[in-house]
Amino acid sequence: MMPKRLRVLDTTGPICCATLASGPISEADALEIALRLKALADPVRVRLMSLILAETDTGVCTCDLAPAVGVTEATVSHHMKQLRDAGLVEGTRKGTNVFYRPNADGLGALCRVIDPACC
Amino acid sequence: MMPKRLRVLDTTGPICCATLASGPISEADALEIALRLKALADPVRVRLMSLILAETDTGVCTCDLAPAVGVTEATVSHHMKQLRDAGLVEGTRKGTNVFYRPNADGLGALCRVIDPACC
DNA sequence: CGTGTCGTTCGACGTTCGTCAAGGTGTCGC
DNA sequence: GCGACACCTTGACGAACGTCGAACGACACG
Repeated sequence: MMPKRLRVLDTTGPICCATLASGPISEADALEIALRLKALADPVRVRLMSLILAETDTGVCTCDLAPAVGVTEATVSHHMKQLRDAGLVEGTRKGTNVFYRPNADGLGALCRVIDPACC
Repeated sequence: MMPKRLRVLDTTGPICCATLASGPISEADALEIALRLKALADPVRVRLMSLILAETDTGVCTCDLAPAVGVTEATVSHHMKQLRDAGLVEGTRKGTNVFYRPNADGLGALCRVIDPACC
């Protein structure tokens, strides 16, 4: 259901920016871009992302995120799955805890696709 | 219901980028950012945006957009309202037609808020 | 092994969203 | 004024979403 790879956003080279601004895009590409945007288009997920971006070195676990945003751990886990599927964060297990870290490439790629004034 | 002004995104000065990456953000700011992102987090709206970005000089009217993306004019109008409320496009009436043009500031601001590698 | 903790998945609920057909508003030309 | 046209609004419907409690799986420690 959720594509693992995104051609548009996986590119690390020539395509780069202006993907949106450089003429009409295909229906499939639009869907993939929308999926990545939708992953971040929720107040709770925006806050989760900001919390994770603030602790890039140690990482943040679910049990810390839940009280910080005021929702259940189950709900946090649900949101983290979406952010993970979109390639915006990465989670690594250490013991019983799972520590989440931001994926700078994912955020940067999203931004490059959107920004008309990039390159 | 939909706030007209967004403090985070309206700033044209010092705050600039790294809004997401520079520590935890407030619940209200997260909501406003999410609203802007949600405005673009739809395949049809992404395609509409790319079509509008491709014709910045002349502008594009609803009657041209509808067949281009394969939905009803009513649906296009519904989507354009969301893009307009989010400050991503501007519509000006000329005769019976309404020509839509991109609002570069809106897109740029959104990008600046998201991108952790901006400044 | 058994217990406890952390995390995810499942089922269910209410809400929001995208879409269209139908009707309404505004504008132009005759 | 009166059609004709472009656009917007409304109402309705199905699909997707966010949230929670509960059940399940993974892991550490006695």
